[in-house]
Amino acid sequence: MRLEALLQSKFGFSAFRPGQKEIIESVLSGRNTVAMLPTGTGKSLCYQLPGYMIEGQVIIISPLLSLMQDQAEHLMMNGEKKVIAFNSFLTRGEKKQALIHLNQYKFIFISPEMLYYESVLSQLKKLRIALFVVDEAHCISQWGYDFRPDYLKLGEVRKIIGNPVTLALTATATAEVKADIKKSLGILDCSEFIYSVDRPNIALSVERLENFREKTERLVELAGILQGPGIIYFSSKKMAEQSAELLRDKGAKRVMAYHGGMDQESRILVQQQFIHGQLDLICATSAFGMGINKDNIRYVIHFHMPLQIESYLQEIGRAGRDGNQSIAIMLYAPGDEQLPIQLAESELPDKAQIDWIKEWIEENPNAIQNIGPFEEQIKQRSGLTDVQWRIFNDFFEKKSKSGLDYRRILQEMKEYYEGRIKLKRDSIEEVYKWIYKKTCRRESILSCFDEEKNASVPSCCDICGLQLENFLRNTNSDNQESPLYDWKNHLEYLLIPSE
DNA sequence: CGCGTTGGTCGTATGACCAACGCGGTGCTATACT
Repeated sequence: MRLEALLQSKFGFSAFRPGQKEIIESVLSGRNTVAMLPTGTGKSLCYQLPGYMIEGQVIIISPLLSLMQDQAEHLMMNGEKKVIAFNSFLTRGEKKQALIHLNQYKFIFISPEMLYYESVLSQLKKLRIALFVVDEAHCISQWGYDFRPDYLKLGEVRKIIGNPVTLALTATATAEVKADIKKSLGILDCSEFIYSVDRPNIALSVERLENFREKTERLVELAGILQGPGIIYFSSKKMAEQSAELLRDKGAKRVMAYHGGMDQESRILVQQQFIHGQLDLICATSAFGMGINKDNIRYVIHFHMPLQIESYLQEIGRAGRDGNQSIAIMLYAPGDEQLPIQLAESELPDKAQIDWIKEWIEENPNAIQNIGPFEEQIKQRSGLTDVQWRIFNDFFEKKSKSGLDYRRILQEMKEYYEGRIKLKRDSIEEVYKWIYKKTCRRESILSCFDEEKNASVPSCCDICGLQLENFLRNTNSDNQESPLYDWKNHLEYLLIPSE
């Protein structure tokens, strides 16, 4: 009862949503906890409420600045003053001040990168930490190995600051990812609260087409007839932009692109316009999604295949949060799997680059002690991208500390990368096989999460039978709000060869 | 890897053909400079 009373007085809710209470009780009893809750709201309550019941600070590790800002703001709107998003939006002076007065805050949002700074760690060590929260914890597994290595250091950080009670929150994690989370955080012995990842109101469909052109034509067609709002996912920024333009050319007025190459301001603008119903359609890369709280998205189309089933689930999971019928359509043409393979492989330094670095070290033996200052030189001459360099440097530094010979390190590195690439190829193949599956698509996705389809789903998937008509825009309504484009003229457009 | 784009060839008007080339995602931070 005490929990319910606090829920009412602090947050104004009269009842918990499924899962929340169990998770909160687990955390309050001092157990490390992994919680996998369906997408949508409700996860943040799992750390906010305990925060008010335990003495000390709540540290929340967040993957995105925008998420941090959002959540901090949200808490402040709710009357909480002792909140800080400790990130690069603060000036140097503000950071310094905040560090000195860290113990005056209740909720501290921070990125894995910032967390690892010595100045931050030494201050954190002095605190009495009530709860260590890892939000979107699948990032550990999904980003830690070859994109944001600081994600893999969370366990080390946790140890340094005295093994505080830890709560890992995510919406999608396979058994492997879950194991990864527990292992890297060092919480092998923990409580688990796992809820189904199934979203019965999202119909699943794969359309196999002959080639790129056919896919594009089908995309234009679908965007013209489907009930919006919708998201179309691409694995190329250029394609996302070109397609948004193409759809506008075909008459769709309220379409915008969204990708990581855009400046922060336009990204926020597009996102806000979409959330507030001023746009019907977003042509996006995987940059679009986390933190998007819009409950009436009716369809998600994939023009390119994602690199993992989980990413797919995350991306389509943005549809139908209101519980109404929605659809996810994957467009596939033979050869499409090459793009994700290429993306996965280009992420890590290749053998030739590692060999190049080996030669460079032979010519510059003094650099081994501290290779960091040579970053620009090495990057420029070996052709390593920023991400590749960081992954390389992280591995090199870690192994150097343990006193390994550089030749041995580079050899181990090659082997390690080879293993990573194999894993990535395997997960791409899983998506590929799923596309060619002849059995229920929901069933096979769920099986990746060790789940079974236990109820019959009315509009399940293209294999079980699906009426696309159920997802079309109501053409009778002369709704001036969203005249996406003139569907009747559409076929004629398609007959005109593109310029 | 395989797609689309680009630009050259042919040989005299337009477009068919082909080889060469480029492209391909996700975010944090600091520092020095304007």
